[in-house]
Amino acid sequence: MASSGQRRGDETKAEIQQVALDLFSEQGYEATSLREIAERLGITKAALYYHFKNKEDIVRSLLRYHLEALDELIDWASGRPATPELRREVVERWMGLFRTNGLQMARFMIANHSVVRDLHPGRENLAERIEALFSAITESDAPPERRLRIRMAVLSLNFAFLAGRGLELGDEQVLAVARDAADRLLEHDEAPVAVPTT
Amino acid sequence: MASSGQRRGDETKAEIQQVALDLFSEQGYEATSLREIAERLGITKAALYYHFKNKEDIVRSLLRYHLEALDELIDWASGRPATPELRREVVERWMGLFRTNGLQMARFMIANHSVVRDLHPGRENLAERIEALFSAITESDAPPERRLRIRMAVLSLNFAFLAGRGLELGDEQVLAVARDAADRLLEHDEAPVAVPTT
DNA sequence: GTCTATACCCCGATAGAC
DNA sequence: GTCTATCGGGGTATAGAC
Repeated sequence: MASSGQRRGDETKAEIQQVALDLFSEQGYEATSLREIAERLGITKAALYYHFKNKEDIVRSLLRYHLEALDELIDWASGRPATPELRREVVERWMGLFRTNGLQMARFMIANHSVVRDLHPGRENLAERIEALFSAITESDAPPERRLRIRMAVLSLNFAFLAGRGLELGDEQVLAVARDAADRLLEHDEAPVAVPTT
Repeated sequence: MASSGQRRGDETKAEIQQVALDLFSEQGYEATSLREIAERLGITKAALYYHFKNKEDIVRSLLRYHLEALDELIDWASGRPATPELRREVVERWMGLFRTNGLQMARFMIANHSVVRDLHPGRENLAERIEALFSAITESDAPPERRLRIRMAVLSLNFAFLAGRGLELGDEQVLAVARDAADRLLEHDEAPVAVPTT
């Protein structure tokens, strides 16, 4: 081990991503320095800049795959009418998206949501995409309160992971509670539990 | 204006707190530098160190009053049995606590939750207190899923503010949605909607 | 008691040698 | 593909002007 002169290009890049994901998830993006990442790999700070444009670019690379999957979900949802069924299905697929790409990604995104959200506007902007997803599943005349409830329903998975820190819960259990919470949030407008007719 | 030599001690301290709260809420704690705070007030970075031990100490001072109020809530709740009524009342008081101390504080705490949460252990640790509050309102034999739901219910106000960013919603409207979400989360275990008796 | 000047070390980032 | 050297700016600390 240690620095035996040169290394093997692509492997180093993947190793950087893995170490970065670990450290960012544990300590947070700002609290993790490039030197820390480099030292774990036995290279110097400057070497990181051969593989990535800058620190933020590492985050972008971590998110890339997830964002592509999100784009597909938006496209899929955009082609359909904003019905209760669509909303439930989107919540389900939103959760599936995190399950596929690894739930560590969900933890990472929560722990660093302000960083993740404000990645340079453009192709890789997460906030705008989530906004597009919300739009696709919300009726255009929905009042703000309803919009908020729908947002909370979709984000309930992320909220559950945030609130569940330190609890002895497996990923699937958190997922189950999140799904239940989302259903209850959506119920509010969809299924008039007991219509008092006023 | 500009630096007219000395200023008036206590006033400067309050001004620092106000500017810091504004900037931390807008841009986040890490993204805000001490020089930025100092420049807005026409003083130097070093002057901040006369009024506060360090950057973190500014955050601590911002949270102090809120934490005292939280302590009172914990004391109040700890003396009572963990009933459904207690849980609802605690959710209500939790929200009242933010309303009293200014809802900007709720935004600040959300925007910087990882910083706020990990303030040096000790008298001013927020995470431990919230944990104590959860304990006080949860039956000691509650399974982890139930614990998670109760946590989510209490934190639904903060979640609502997070999810509601950019929506045209007044504070009271967000509060109303949050309260409704909390009720639904608590409903799960309290009111057996339809007992299948199995 | 209130604040400025100055210096320290670590951070992210760049240039250029090997 | 990686290193050394260096840069401006970040938080921190202290000496001392007023």
